[in-house]
Amino acid sequence: MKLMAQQEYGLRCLLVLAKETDSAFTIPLIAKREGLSNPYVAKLMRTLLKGGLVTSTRGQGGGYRLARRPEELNLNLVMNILGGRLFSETFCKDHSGVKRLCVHNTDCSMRSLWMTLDNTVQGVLKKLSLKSLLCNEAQMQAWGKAELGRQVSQSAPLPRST
Amino acid sequence: MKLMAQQEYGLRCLLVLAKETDSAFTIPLIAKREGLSNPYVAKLMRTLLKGGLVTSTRGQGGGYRLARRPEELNLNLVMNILGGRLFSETFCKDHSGVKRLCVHNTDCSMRSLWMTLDNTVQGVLKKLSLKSLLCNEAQMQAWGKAELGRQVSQSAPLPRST
DNA sequence: AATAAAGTATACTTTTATAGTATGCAGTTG
DNA sequence: CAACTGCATACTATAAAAGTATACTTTATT
Repeated sequence: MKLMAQQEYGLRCLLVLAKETDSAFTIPLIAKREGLSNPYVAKLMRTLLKGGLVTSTRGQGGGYRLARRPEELNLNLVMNILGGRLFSETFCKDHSGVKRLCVHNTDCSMRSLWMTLDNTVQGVLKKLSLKSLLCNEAQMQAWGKAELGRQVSQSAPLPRST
Repeated sequence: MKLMAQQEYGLRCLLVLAKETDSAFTIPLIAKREGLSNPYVAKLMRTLLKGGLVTSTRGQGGGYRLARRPEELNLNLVMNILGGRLFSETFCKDHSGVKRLCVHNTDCSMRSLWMTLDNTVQGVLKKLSLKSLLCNEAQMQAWGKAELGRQVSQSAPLPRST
């Protein structure tokens, strides 16, 4: 349960583009700005291209641009393309232990828990766009605190134990 | 950004103990119930023991028990012991690319984003205990929906872009 | 046309974290 | 002492991720 390097670096590459939507950015330029190697940026950009987040033009004067305006690129979408979900559809199948089928297959409170966690993360990300990240750390932090503050202010009643 | 096998399996072992706090459970018994191998359960239980979540007694009639009552064992604590955080303290150091120091070291809106995500997950987990999971899937799902419903009902104002 | 600047595509290698196993030791109880 | 239990350590394998290498295609410019 850790963020992946691709999520961090991929998002950073996108932010380079978001900061200056008028120009196209070449691979070496992005690599320079973010302190990454050219081949690695090339790989990341291909992932972003396939995901439809950026467009590319070849040849002299070419490079990458955002496929849409920064405020139209939702962070939930971005993160899903870069790093997948906390809880995937194949999770239960992949965690059946030595059995073919998980012993809790038919009724599993943990499955609901994982889905809730996943949904919660997605919920936060859905509220933000690339544009949201074009601010300084203090501003983003303030938003996070306000967001979290709201969340703990009241609680849903606990699930009824059996 | 995926749940780890240890989180799934470790929590399941804990739930075995939580369902019947009067008896001690041996490794083979837990393994049988959850469809896991004995050595693997042994490893998991050692992690849980070191984390102070369970107690053990050796010899005939021995086995594992919860260190506290199910309602006193917070899921945030459990998950931290089993699988660590989404965003760790060494994250920025570990993602500096080809540089020694990340180019955004001094001011990074993404760092705040990751911390917010991490805090959000922890916030949900803090509201739950092992006892909370002693229910069926539908009940847990209902809780998750109520919880999420609250969260999306209103939003903090967006961070001010620069 | 020729050249150079760009991205494209695929496959490969390396690294690291995780998962899971094996083996022998040490308490406890009867 | 014998049987049952967990303890400790080290090891191996696997898989996923990270990152690299190489050769190719397209476009613009001259």
